[in-house]
Amino acid sequence: MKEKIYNILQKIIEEKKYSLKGNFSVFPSDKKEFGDFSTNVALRIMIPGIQPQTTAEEIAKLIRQSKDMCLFEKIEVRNGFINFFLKNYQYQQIIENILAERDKYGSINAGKNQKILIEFVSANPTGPLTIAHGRQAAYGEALSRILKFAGYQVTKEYYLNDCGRQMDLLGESLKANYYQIKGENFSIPEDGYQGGYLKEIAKMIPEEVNDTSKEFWTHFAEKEILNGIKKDLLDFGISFDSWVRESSLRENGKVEEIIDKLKSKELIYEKENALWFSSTSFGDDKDRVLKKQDGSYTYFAPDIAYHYQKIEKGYNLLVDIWGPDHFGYIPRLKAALKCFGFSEDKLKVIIVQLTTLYRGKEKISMSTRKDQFISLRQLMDEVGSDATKFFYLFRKAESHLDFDLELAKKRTEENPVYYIQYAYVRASHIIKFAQENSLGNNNLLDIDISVLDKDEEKEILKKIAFFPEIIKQISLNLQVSGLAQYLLEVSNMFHSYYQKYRIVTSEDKTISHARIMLVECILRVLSNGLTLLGISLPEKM
RNA sequence: GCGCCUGUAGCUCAAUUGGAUAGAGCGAUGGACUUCGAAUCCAGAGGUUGGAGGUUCAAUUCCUCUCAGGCGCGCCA
Repeated sequence: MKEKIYNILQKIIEEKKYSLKGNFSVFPSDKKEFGDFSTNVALRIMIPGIQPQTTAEEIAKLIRQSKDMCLFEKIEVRNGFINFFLKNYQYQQIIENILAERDKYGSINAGKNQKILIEFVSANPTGPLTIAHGRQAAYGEALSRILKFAGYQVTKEYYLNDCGRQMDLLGESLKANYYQIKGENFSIPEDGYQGGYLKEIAKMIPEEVNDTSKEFWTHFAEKEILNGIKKDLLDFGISFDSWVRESSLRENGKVEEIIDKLKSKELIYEKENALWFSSTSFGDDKDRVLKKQDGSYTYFAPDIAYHYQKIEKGYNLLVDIWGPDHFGYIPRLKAALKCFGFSEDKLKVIIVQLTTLYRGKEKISMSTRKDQFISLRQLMDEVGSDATKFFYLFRKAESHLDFDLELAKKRTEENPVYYIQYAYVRASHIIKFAQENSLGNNNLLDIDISVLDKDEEKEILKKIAFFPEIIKQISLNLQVSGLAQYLLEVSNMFHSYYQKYRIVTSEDKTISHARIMLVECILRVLSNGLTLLGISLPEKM
């Protein structure tokens, strides 16, 4: 419908040879006295000496005289905006669409089957997942589902940094824990990992250790921690299509390959016994070391190879979801892609801001290396997966999130997620009740939608018709929070409507049938939306 | 010092990406269950959008300056 109106206006602009300043838009009206759709065309047309209001009147007049007018009840002009009021039968169309598309309702083909790779979490296997990872996980999973729904081919990937100094420290820390348990005087390295989880892992090591190589300790710790991470993700409802190990890139020569490629482009030089990449030529603030003085690679070197490989695999868009501590890393990675001739838009980095936990007023400061932290596991156990995810997703990714544990625990029943789930449960029970009273399961063709003439009913129909538009917006701006906000609004409208009007009644079957259809549509939007967010659909509460 | 994020109702956050009278929840006040689930609903209260300029028909949104908080600025990852 939006497109139809847009085309009608476009045609008029061409005929009248109006010159536009920027683009005009057609959007659903935010108030009912503004009709169903509004446009700002007149405000964008520049005619010296003529008020936008006059231009708007003229355009409105042209449409009123055309055959397109059959779509509209009326067209009004206010403040330079042109407001379109649709005829009733458009509502019928909305209901037919939703009931026909079922669990596909809302899906669109914005992606045209393009391939997107979303890399997220990618936590180092040096400790349990933190609440920061949890937010990234919830975000990445929801974004993946939404983009899939928007017509993209999506792959979810976890990049595992299983090499480097941090892994060495992990091994040494485990070794120290092991010998401490045996009563020997062995201290954990200064920058080592102090977490109690290493003590637990140390206890799992068999009595006699024959292999005391550095690799033994590292591998043992990594394996156990990774198992824990996988279990946390599974229980949180997050899954990955693919896992890529940093070590595999090193072993199969991908890192050397990429350095050779850079060398042939003359973007590599040697200074102070190290190899440098001239990333400044591509917008970075300083050049970066790829190979250190001691001959080992920095984190950056294999990461270039990794991202290069992603593009080689044919992905049209790479999305990386990172914590804010990696912010400064963006320019250098983009520089690397640019130097190979790829557009920097090929990579979109979403920075998911930190979550700060509070217990009441008290801020909980956390560090993986010290034993001071609340893990994602603890958070899930305390607050529940659904509520945790919703808290994470309800606000924009780039906003800092204050998560008060006491509050989240104490007021679980007042949490927005339960509000939405309750709307879902309530709607599904109404449908069930209707069926038990032989009022459900009607043939759509027998339903007279025009009896849905209450303002609330029209507003709800407009709202749920907007669902595909929400998906489209998110596919463009990658702001998952928009869906959570939207579902809350739908729930709110439904709860009010329910309170005001009786839905299942044997007094007037025509009205009852139509309202049951409406509730089924609401139910469909809620269930599709919650599923996209990774939140469960309870039978009862 | 440089870069980025944030600043909106007492608190936590929105605002269709430049649109019409800036909206929700929590908290506080008053009200609504003999009927489809009251984990709900209804009503009014609450604002100089941190501050000052600028761009234009229109600024919470864009630009400049400024104040406050957070994060980053490794041959760590």
